Amino acid sequence: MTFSRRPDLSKTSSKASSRTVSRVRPPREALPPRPSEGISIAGVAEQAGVSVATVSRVLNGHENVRPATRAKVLAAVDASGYRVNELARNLRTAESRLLLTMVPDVGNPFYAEIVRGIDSVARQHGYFMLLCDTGADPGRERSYFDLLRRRRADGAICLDPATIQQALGEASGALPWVACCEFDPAVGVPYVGIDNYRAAGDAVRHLLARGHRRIGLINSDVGYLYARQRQQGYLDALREAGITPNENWRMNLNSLDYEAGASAAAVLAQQAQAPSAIFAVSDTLAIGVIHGLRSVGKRVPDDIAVVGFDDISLAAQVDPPLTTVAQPMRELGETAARLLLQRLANPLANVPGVLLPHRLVIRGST
Amino acid sequence: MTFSRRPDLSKTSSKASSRTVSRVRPPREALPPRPSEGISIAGVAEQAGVSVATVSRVLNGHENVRPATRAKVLAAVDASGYRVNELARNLRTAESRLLLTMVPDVGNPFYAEIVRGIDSVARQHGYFMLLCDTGADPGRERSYFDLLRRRRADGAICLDPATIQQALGEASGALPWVACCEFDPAVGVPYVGIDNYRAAGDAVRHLLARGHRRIGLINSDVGYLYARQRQQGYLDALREAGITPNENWRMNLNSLDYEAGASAAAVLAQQAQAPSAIFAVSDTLAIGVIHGLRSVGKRVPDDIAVVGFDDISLAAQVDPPLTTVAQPMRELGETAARLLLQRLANPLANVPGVLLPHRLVIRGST
DNA sequence: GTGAAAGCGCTAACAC
DNA sequence: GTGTTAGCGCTTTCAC
Repeated sequence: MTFSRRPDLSKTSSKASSRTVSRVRPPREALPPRPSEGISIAGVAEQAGVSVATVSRVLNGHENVRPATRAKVLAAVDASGYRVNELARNLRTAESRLLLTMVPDVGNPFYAEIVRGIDSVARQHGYFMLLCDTGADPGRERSYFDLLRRRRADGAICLDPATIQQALGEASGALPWVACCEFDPAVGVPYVGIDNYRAAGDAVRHLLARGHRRIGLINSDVGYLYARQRQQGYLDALREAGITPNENWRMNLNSLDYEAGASAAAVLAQQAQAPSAIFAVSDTLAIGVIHGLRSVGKRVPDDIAVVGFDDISLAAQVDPPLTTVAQPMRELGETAARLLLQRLANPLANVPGVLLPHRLVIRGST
Repeated sequence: MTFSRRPDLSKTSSKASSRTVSRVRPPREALPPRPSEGISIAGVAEQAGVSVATVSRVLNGHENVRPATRAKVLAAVDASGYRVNELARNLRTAESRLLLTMVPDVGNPFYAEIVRGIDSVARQHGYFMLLCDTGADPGRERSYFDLLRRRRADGAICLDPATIQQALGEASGALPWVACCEFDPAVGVPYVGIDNYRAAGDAVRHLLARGHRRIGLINSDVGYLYARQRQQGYLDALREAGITPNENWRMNLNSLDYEAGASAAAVLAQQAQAPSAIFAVSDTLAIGVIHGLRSVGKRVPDDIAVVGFDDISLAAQVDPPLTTVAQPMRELGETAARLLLQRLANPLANVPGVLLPHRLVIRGST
């Protein structure tokens, strides 16, 4: 196999098994003497007066079982309240039927709809989706990919830029995962997302059309590809309009929280020569921006116009309603899930990268 | 065992295996010929020149292994890139080390912080948390509890009122789960939450102290205990102040979405005799209410004051900032996780119900 | 159409 | 300290 040559960091950790989760199991506190609760397939077989093989066939919907036999088995199943032990089944079939979805922050509403899209497709195909909040913590990110290596999940969909960057660096290319929203086309990992460059350009061109020439950018960390792409879209759109971008109107944040947007906006607006419009690369940021502007006495859009990105459901509810670049969130999730399923079904086929269309939604904030 | 006597509904479903997920496995589409990829513990043992038992001991951090031997094993592990197959381990130990968390809607920010609390405690104890969005869909709710019955998870924390109601009805009392936020003290399921009756009373008393006497209530479905408790708190607080509650100022919604709050508020505000204050039982609703009021030309708080419930991070960001009843979200999650872990460690001990303190946060909306 | 038996990869007695 | 071995509960040849 082609997994990482350097399975984990435990060698370098001093304390015995404090951080070595990926190789040495954490000591379990007083293992309960779990009585082998529940009936097994053998019990059902006995009750039904057939062999375990027959029970298994019925359970798995095989055709070659006489109806009368099938009925006997089903009756025994109902009578005993038997539930298949999937741990055993999965060991035997070497699949867990679990899909991981890694997001940097479940609290960011942008991810909720994407997650729903993934979940619905997964469910349709007999998989459960396991949602993981990486919290942008490298340790957690790593541990989730380890879930894959240790066969607790069959595949993963990653929405966390930080995780993706890291994952691309390591030899995780052989792992069954796909990237969603954040990705690098140059690497061989299947992905789905939007054209961030064009989308950002569209936002800026909208502002230009409204007569703005002093346009600020509140971006996230340019370590992320989407941040670089949106920034480039912003810069190029300005230059195409004959405007030289002003460095003082550009900020890079390491958070997408409302608060981060609010304080950044306050800084931007209180400069001597303040921008007349602000493009924030996320709706959460933009909503914070509106709040921040108001807190320093600026009116939106009269004093300063604001454009966001994502079109979360909240965007239409704030005051003023937010102009924003809509991403097809549900479709992004659905597509990501389908790509992953495709890759799982055929590990060799090279799954394509997919770009979905975005849309500018004009509301009251511009 | 004492699971449900009526394991599932498959008997009553007409189509062969369409809805019989809980007993008959969905047909898998073209099972990939998974080559037994990866090295097993036997391979490591061979490479290290020891027995599988020794490898297992090293992997599980047992003490009785000579340092030299341990080093040999660790070297073989690193060289081979071996990862333990948890499917096998879990089958053997009869535990999955997975905890389920069921929420009705991952998009509702109220749950995000609770989920983080759960996750952090779970993680500290060597468990992974699996987040499930029930979407208030009975089929999905049921399928998640089935995950427990089928041993794919060791325990569950349920935040979905609808699921809890249903779960209490069925004979799922023997399953290892706890209720969080929504619960019924009368039933024997461990729970953690707040005193909804007092909290709602506090909100209303705050409005009364501000001089309001026409106070409306935007509630969710009274099928939920928390909704009934908050309603009762609202009613009693009014009566204690000598006010006869006006039925026209009370609405019950079957959604907590922003939109639902917005349209309800519009209805309430446009009555002949409109309330001068509105208490909404969730911040998402309250934020929608503010938007809805504005859309019909009402100013907050000048024309109508608004109080929410939960204190999600967004509450401080909207305009005007929302007065609300803060729930200790992180602690709710942490406590729920601890209760579950406790129950898992000792299935017989009767785990208590826990009530955590709430707090009224006064901001600009009142 | 049904049963017997092998074995998935691991842990934990039990020997030595 | 270390090795041998018996399962955990299931699916799946291979016989019959």
